[in-house]
Amino acid sequence: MGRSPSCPKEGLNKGAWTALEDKLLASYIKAHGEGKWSDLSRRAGLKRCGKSCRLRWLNYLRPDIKRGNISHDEEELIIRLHNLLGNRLLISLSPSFLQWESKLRGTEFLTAHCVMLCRWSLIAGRLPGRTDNEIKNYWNTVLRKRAKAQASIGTPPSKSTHKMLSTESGVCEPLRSPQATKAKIKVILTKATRSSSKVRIPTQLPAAQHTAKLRDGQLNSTNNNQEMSGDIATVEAHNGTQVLDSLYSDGGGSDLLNEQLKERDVEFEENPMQPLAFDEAMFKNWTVNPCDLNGNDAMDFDSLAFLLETDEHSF
DNA sequence: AACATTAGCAACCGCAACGAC
DNA sequence: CGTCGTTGCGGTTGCTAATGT
Repeated sequence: MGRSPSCPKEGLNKGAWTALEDKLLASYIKAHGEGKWSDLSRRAGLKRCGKSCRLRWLNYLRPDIKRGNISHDEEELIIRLHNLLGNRLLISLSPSFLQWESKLRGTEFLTAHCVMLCRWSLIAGRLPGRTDNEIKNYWNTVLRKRAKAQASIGTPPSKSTHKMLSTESGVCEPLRSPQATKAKIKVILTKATRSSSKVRIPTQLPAAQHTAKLRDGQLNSTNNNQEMSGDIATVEAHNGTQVLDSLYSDGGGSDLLNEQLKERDVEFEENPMQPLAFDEAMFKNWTVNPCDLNGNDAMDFDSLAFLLETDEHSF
């Protein structure tokens, strides 16, 4: 069974839009407005799937689209916003959970669960006339390259560049703070998730046999959400997005986070290899208050505005 | 001038959230 | 409450123009 595809493969045009198609779409939307895209494409006489029409309108045909060179101011804003919202969103999980997962992984000391989530749409929203696609392309072609080039020169990392950048391998190699260098750190990138930024935490420990399999390496446990059985707790983050800067950054307000984490994780960090008893209290702490988002770990956008103001954002 | 390589960008794809029924 | 269609998002692909050899 399964849902019928929203964009049937047959009978529809694909690829570059023609001037005629553009005209048809633009004039139809001008007359009737946006929305109901699949229906719209049919009524406009376009042999395009609704998604394609929507994309074409939003990224190209919309009258308020500003096309052409990204100005210096815009570029600076993109960099700042990417620093704030970009590729290295870290969700801090309960230390209990992290200890438990670290234990499963053997010697690895897992200090944070990293969720790849770059909010191109949010960034674009701050740049009138620019689309998320345009910002994304600009970042991927121009700015990322520039950042890479600067990194290869070997310039000492500034406060802002001394933050985690995603690597080609897909594994975040967080730059380490003095606290973090004590033990091997591996931060796992999960698949990008959508903007609602609900953090999903398993509320039950895996079954015993499952745990054993994980320990024996029979299961790849990089994504605990999918592979652990049990209910899922959902935590809605502030303002739709829970933003924590790199836990290992030395810059600006991240020190604040480091302090908080150091305080919470201090026992474990001092002796990361010690046997970890996942006792009832830890389990309770984890399940009842998985991320402590309302507590000290949480930072809202007001707090992060501070980061933007203090960050040197030199790429 | 011809071919190869690179860069930039439009469009596609898959997934997840949301809302109507 | 579950199903299904719609919408929105971000990563990826592939085409084309520009540049290099």
